[in-house]
Amino acid sequence: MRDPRLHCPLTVAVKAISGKWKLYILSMLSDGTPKRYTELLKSTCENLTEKMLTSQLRELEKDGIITRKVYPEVPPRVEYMLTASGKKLCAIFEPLYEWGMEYMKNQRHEKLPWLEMGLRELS
Amino acid sequence: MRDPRLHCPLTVAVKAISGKWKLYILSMLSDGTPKRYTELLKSTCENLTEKMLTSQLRELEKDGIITRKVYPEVPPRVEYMLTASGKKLCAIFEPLYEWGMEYMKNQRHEKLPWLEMGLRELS
DNA sequence: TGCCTTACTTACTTTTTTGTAGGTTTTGTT
DNA sequence: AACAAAACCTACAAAAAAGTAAGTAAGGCA
Repeated sequence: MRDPRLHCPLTVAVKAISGKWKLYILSMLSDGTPKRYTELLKSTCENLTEKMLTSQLRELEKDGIITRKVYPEVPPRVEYMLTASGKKLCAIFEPLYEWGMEYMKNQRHEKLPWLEMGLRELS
Repeated sequence: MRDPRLHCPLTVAVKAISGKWKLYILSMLSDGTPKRYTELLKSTCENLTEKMLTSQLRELEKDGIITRKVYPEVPPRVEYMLTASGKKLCAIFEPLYEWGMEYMKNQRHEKLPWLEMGLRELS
């Protein structure tokens, strides 16, 4: 028997967005204006490496979520932007984002370090 | 600087559902009736191991998505069901599922083995 | 000629996630 | 006394994802 998850649209959708940097990339592109490689690379305070950026971009492209446009110049210029499918995807994020807000509110209670916990118990 | 993704509700939400068996578990529980451990373990044709089932259940529980109820019997009986938060989450899956359907339609074209590809080109 | 820029590769290591194959507990039944 | 059933747990191994540190191409400019 084959893996039914390969045929589940939901699983497939979740997989398409669950690379470590994909949501970041999508958030950068979601304003509609195309972004260059270096622009994506540098717009985060975190350690997004070239290897990771490239691999995540490739996967998003293969999945039809973003497009890659190469300008024949030297030094090269490459711009990335959302496809129609990618835009639809981003629109869907809204309710998930809302759920995440609630989630974070609730999780907070369990994750406090012991000092804060103690102080809270006093009030 | 701290990792902003830890503070992004969307990232956090996606993380909460991206374990290998979580969507399967949620789909099993989404009809509202509680499910036992073995029931979850056996309702798939795939190789869901006890270790994996347990770890995924624990994570979903920790994330407030499901509840775990132990009945003090021998042999033990443990039932899992969705929390209110889990139900909300499942409701959100609808549009993602729809997107996944579209995605699969489009991906098909790129993933066909060469034989089918060739045949399609003839028509 | 040698250096600069951008957008990448590639080989290798580390970390994280899954898988495998065992063992444990607690009563009831044979 | 031995065995069964359900829901686990544990140590170790394999696989997948991510990180590190280098190298590459191509034309413009000093």
